[in-house]
Amino acid sequence: MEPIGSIGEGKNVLVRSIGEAAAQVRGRRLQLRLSQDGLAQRAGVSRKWVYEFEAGKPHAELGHLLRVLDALDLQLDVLPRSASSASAKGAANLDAIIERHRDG
Amino acid sequence: MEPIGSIGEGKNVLVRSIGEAAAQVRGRRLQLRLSQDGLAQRAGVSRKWVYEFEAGKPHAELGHLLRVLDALDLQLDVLPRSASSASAKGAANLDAIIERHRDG
DNA sequence: GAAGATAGCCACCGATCGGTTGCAATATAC
DNA sequence: GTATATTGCAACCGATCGGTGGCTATCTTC
Repeated sequence: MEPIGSIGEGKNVLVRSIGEAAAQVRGRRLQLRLSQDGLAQRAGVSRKWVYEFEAGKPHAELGHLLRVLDALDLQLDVLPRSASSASAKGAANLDAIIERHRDG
Repeated sequence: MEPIGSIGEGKNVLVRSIGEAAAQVRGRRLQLRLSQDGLAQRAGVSRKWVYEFEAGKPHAELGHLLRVLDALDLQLDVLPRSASSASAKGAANLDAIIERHRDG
């Protein structure tokens, strides 16, 4: 019944928006039984940052997020859309489409 | 033998630092034959942001990165560290360690 | 009920982000 | 040679990020 998905099982979780990243951070933090302050100290950011990020503040600095994720033993992946786990047929297709569009 | 990894093949690429994310963005943009300006317009950010991000500016707003990745048909994943493709034994272990630390 | 930990939230304020504008260098095409 | 597209970079400047400190409410524990 998890709305976005729980990290603990080792599944990778798509992050479309900051709110989803925030949910991942909060869920993982609680899972690890860390307080906002504890996480903040681990990550080298302020408690305010953790609180505001989890609260869904629309703007956040990428560097801070990376540090927080690191403190939560999480990592970030960049991958082609519509190529969740298998091959990147979709992305390859898109490339071709765009290229054709540009060339004529 | 790719130092960071090319996106085109459909592989997910770990992003440890902003610089690595920057490399992904730039590589993908060139792959799609987009100019900085074109990408900026697609993503709704300024060309300056694209240029500075690709140049490795240490601070960047997460929301902008998400929009740019979207414009590049890329997505972001959050997943447990040291659990790249298999189960999350490492993360589960960390959980236990932390829990023991806190309880005892 | 007192003490401690946690979380939400506020004001203050320096640092800096990000958009805009402009310009020079380079490459390509005409 | 001229025109166009692209990129790196600078200055200006309003917006806001993020840290610090503090306050309150809640919960647990003794």
